[in-house]
Amino acid sequence: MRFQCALIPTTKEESAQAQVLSHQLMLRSGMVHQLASGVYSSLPLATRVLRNITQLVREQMDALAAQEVILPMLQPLQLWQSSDRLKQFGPLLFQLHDRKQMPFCLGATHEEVVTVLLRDCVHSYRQLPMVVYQIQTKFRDEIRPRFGLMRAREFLMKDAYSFTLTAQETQTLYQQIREAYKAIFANCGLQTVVVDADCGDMGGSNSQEFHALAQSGEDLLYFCPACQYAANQEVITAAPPPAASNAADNTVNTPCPACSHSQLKQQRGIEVGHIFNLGTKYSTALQATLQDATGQHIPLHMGCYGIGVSRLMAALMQQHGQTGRMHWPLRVAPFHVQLLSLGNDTTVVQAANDLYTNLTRAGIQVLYDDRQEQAGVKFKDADLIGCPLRLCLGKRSLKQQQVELQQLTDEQATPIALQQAVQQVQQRIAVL
RNA sequence: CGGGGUGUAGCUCAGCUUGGUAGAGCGCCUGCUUUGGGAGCAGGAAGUCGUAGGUUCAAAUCCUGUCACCCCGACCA
Repeated sequence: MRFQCALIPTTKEESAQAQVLSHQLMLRSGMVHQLASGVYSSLPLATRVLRNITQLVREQMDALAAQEVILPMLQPLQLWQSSDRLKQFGPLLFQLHDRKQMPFCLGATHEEVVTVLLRDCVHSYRQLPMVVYQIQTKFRDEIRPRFGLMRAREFLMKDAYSFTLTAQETQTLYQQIREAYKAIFANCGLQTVVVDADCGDMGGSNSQEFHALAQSGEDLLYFCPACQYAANQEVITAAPPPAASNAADNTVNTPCPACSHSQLKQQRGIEVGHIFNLGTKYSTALQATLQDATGQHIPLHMGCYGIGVSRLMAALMQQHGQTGRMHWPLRVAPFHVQLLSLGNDTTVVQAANDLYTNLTRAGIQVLYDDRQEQAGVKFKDADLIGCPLRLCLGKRSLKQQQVELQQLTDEQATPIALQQAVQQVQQRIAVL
């Protein structure tokens, strides 16, 4: 992509709207544009990152033989009455009416819809277990949207639903999907921890959350240094107030509920995923039953599994960014390489054009900064955008038939032969 | 919904206390000079001062209502 005509409105100054690093970075690097509170347009850079993340999601889900579907965003409100969730969930729903005054809502989550789908379309227990998933925009009229994409009213979510005949099978799938989720986050380059969590309005017997540890996280988490225990504050009955923590090592004097160790470690996290064992709550309410081998009518056992895709992107920026600087992990990066032509000397421009063509032909994703800008401007924008590799071509290096290659993890760029640039970049990409 | 804050040019903001009819920096357009970490000079375009009403000869400025956005709490992926 050529920068000159790209929709990448970077800004030199910080936005007055954003207080949090990820939000500030995505505004300054021209990734998103705010339309209303908690409502954002995703510009080309963000769209590419989201596409990469969802690709990694699909890889893992498809490996589990989960089937991708697209469920309606427009849902009859009646459905939420049937599952008896309208009372708790109602205020969170964006509600609307069709021309006949039939009440609808925009999809905030899809348990009802998917349960009805399976009820109507799966007719034998022999078709189970079945896992379906989708990657789609969700709508929630949050009490307080904030921090950009961290808590938006319209956001991209991946939600999966599993259906089995027995609780045991659901438990097995739950474990498998938990492992798949760990792999997804790891592949994205996001460091996460798994903690026990509250089921909330979703219902069900047990649930766990995936958190990206970050100071700006909205959740308070507790970890036992002596055993595996890890939980969200909301499920710890005698959770101490946040202020009770010892600032030096973040420990609190609360016995571990699991092993009775006398202290717990306290950290903040961003919830990027949440998995639930739903039991038969929805299948019972919506009559999704099947006959088992003995002829008995059994309500299906369900699990549901969410990943906040757009929030995940924000969490990545929180973990891999600094003020004015981002460093994308290769697999989610908007481009592999940012190529900067320095100076407007015609020979440089020509050489950079050629290099861009060659890189692109080799299948390398390149953001080519072909603007007639000062070198400093291009460097600063490249820092903001954070492609893992950077190529700089100026008069100086061109004289030696060279171009400078820098991996953002390296302090300095190294000159390489212009002729070998494509090959060298490919090698770097291979090991990243 | 409670508490706090902000709305003036594309962006960041000054002007408001003490009313007299709109400013700066950055960005944008034109020209010349520059050109390896956000350039210089000259010229130019751009704002019904969030919005509605009120006070006044006169309102960005004072008063009242209202809307939007941000931050703190409850909610969530």
